[in-house]
Amino acid sequence: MNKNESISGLLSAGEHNLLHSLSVDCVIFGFHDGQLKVLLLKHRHRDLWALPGGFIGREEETDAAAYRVLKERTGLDEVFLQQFHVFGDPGRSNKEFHLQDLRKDGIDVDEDHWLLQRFVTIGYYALVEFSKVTLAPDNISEKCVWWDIHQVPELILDHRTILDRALATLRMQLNYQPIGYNLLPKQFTMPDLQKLYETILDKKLDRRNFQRKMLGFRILLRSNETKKGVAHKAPYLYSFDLKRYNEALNEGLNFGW
Amino acid sequence: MNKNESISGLLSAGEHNLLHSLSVDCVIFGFHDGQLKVLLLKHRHRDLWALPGGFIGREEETDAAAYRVLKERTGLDEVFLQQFHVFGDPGRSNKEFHLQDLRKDGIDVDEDHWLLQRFVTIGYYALVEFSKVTLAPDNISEKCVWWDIHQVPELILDHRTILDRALATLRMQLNYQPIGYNLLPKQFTMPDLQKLYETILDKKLDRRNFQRKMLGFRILLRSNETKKGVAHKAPYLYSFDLKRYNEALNEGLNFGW
DNA sequence: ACAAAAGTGTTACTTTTACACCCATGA
DNA sequence: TCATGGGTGTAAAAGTAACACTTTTGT
Repeated sequence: MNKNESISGLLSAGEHNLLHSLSVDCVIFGFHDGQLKVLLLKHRHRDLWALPGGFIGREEETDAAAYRVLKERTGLDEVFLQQFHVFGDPGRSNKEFHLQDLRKDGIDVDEDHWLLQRFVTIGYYALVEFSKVTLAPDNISEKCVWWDIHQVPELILDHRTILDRALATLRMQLNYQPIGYNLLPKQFTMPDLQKLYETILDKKLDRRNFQRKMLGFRILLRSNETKKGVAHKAPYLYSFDLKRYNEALNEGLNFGW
Repeated sequence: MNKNESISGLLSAGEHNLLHSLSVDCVIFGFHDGQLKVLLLKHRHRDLWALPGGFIGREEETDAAAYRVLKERTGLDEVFLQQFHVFGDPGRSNKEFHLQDLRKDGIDVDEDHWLLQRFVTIGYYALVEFSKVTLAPDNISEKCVWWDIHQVPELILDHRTILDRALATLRMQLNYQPIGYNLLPKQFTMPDLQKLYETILDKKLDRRNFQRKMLGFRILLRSNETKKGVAHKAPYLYSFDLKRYNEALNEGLNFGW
């Protein structure tokens, strides 16, 4: 199926199969080479990029729609995925913008077609293990690429706002939730974990204090093995104690009152 | 306009003027008599209660819709109001439930009427100053009443879940945001503020430590006046330093990393 | 043997907790 | 004058921050 067939199919099938005026957009974070990355789709006509997003089936749970999008782009399920904000400004979608694109596709639609109406979108953010991801663009995009969070190109519509808010939420959650499972491989070293935190927070942390604090959460299991083949003292390998990790996810880490 | 005219009007006007499949529900908290209260509407036919909610205009911002609901029920604007979660389970609304109600109203609608379709709802929670509120039920409800959070009656659909989640969010936010402006009168005493925290958290706090911590946030202004007419030592009156209060709202209070 | 990076420990400082005494007011 | 509740202080405990030395490994 080529792009135009996909779009035409969506336009007609969506009339009855999809919720109108509500969509999901996913900010998918990965971690690689000491960089926090985000997954973006190249627009088919414009020199602009977009967050992976999608529509919601008439009888589909909103979370399920977000999982579906995530799975389609990355091949992954069972990842951390959480809604973080609804973007409900009526000006956020832009009828003219979509009309131009459709004209370039050679598709003619009515001014009041459902696709052109105002859409409220639910923002989700996901944390995924970079090495496990198999990228796949959606039907209407040119390609699907990881971008360093510091080098994000120009995005369509309000996607930049959505991305910024996701990042702010992620940084916030670091304060009271454990992070790392789903972003790191099964086994990792303490410096790996620290780098992840430093990357998300964009801030250097003290190695020794970081270790103590992390171990204090009691969500880590230290293996007897060490990382091999490094030109200096080999760090221990850790994994998450999933039972405790999930407890910490539910109960929070640093509660104040 | 009586209830039936209201409902009929909604049914037809909503066809074009409202977003379908998306609504807002508001958990409106107030504080009075040392109790945390929530505003509920009595169902017109059933021995059940509901959160104040509403539909979203075709070109209305979602936040504006929530503000509108809040204003209509309480007479207030300029209050703290924040979205906290989207409830997107397709099973959350119940076609049969609404159909029964409409039959009792003597209104006949088609099975596929927009009002009967699945609705995703955005949960908002508000903090309001109890004494300033003028209660007004909506067009389709019998009455509008404050309920102690510990005595909440049975609610329709998934409104209990929404309420619980709002309360959990509020408790969470106490950890990193100042709370009190919008829930307390302009001037209040330290014991008043403490009682508010204790009520929200459902937990006793140490008087002296509470005071020190609160003052440490530097969001309070102490007046030279004291509360009059109390049968013991008169407590000082405080007000919020709005500039600092708002800074604290934006930046957070207890940041961890 | 050396450079690079990891492991570990100690001390000062800050924050939190627990607790006690004095003071002002209306009854 | 006394009971009630509010203002304030202090010492111990816990947690955080800053910092240094030793260990391991590949080159």
